[in-house]
Amino acid sequence: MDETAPQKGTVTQRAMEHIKAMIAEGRLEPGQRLPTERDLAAQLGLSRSSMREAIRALTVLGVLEARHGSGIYVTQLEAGDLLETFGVVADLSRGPRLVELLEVRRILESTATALAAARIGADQLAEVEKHLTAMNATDDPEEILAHDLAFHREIAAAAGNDTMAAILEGLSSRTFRARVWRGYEEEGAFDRTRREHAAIHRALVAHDPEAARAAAAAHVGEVEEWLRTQLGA
Amino acid sequence: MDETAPQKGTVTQRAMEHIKAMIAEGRLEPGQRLPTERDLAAQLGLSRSSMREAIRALTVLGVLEARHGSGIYVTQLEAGDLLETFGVVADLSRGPRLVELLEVRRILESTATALAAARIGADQLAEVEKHLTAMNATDDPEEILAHDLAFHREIAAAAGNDTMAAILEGLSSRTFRARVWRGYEEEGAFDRTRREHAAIHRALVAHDPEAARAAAAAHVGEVEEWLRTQLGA
DNA sequence: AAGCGGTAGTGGTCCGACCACTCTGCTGGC
DNA sequence: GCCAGCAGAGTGGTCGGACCACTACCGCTT
Repeated sequence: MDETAPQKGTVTQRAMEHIKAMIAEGRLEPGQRLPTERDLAAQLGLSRSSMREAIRALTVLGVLEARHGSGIYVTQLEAGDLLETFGVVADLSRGPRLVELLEVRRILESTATALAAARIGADQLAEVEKHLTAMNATDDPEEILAHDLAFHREIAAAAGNDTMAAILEGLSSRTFRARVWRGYEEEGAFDRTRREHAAIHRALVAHDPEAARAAAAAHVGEVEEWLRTQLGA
Repeated sequence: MDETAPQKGTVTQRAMEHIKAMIAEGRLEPGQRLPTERDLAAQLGLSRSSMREAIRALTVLGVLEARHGSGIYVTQLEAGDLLETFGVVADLSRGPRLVELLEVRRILESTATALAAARIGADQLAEVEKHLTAMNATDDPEEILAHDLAFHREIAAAAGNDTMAAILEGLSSRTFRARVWRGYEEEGAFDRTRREHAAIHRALVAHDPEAARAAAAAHVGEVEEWLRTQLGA
């Protein structure tokens, strides 16, 4: 029998696996409060320093949430919580991988938009329109970008798949778009973007999934192609 | 002027942002070695403990790699490195979100298989066939699962989009599949799985993207539907 | 009963020490 | 001259303790 653990990897990694296992097995429920760092460290037989590293790591992964002065809690483990780190990928990617990311986004966004066309209700449609008009009413690039993001976010939410929406959120992270679109929009692509957004909106109003899919794919594909040529030059 | 940093968030978070920024700005190249923990802590004006938490967090995210006794290095920042954490999402998801994950996988896998049908070469096709025959030649569930994973992994690789392949890898993580497929395969779905894999293979041989897309979508969709009914019961 | 202040307890930070491992360069024998 | 082996310095990994910043709760005052 092994009284002591099998000594695989660092103690911090073992602690992370232990906590993850407790959650996976249902011994820790979403929202539940964990024992204190000091108690946890004592239970697993390691120092508070190492335990803190494990907790910090799980915090950035969106599994745990630490509240200063209160305690450590399991997050709701919703798609948004766990997929927040997806944005890091987008932020640190350069060159060819940006095209790959846009390709993934084109596939998911077109499908999400098609689903949204079939399912979207009046309330959500009103929200989409709000951002569409606000986007067309200003010339401030920052504001345009914000409404552009919200426009697609509303559509993704209307698709009814939170996981997909969270992934798309990461693929459209603010810094990512700012980096890619800066050059794109400078080439006078504002008008084209407006036309494409209008086409997507029309398809949503008509509840026409195929038209929505095509419009969204073309919308992302335009940027994708532009970026491809930029890199090839 | 601010001689000291603007004091936003914890010092550990600031350290993480600092290192990420250094990589994003190109001051740190993939594969490059970082200063020692002690030096980094001194440079950013914080303790080694806090710096270690930041490093550990970035290590978990796949951005850094710590080699005991040698130093800390920036990873190659490839899709596989950064998207490894995607598996955590799959491992900790339950109930309705499993269906959502399968839906995302169906969309990406069908597209990846379609791309593979158009692009796959003789060598990769041989690899796919190897796993297909090996999968049909045994009754050991563990071995079947391993070849099943490799089968789809080869196809994803042949699609030519490393980012998409890395995401699919996370969505097909061993524990995820083991959890879902255990029940599915127990209902005598082995034969159906074999037929579906054969259909995918035929489409690849024929270099028929649309047939490949349909076959892959049906393949994942079968499991998706089964899981949906399981949850509804 | 409501407001308020104090206090115990929590996570956040820092320090210093030691351990385990890697790499390098020197030493010794062949 | 060359190579195996050893020893040292340097690195990340772990530990224990101390103190700070903040939160929550309890009891006191009004």
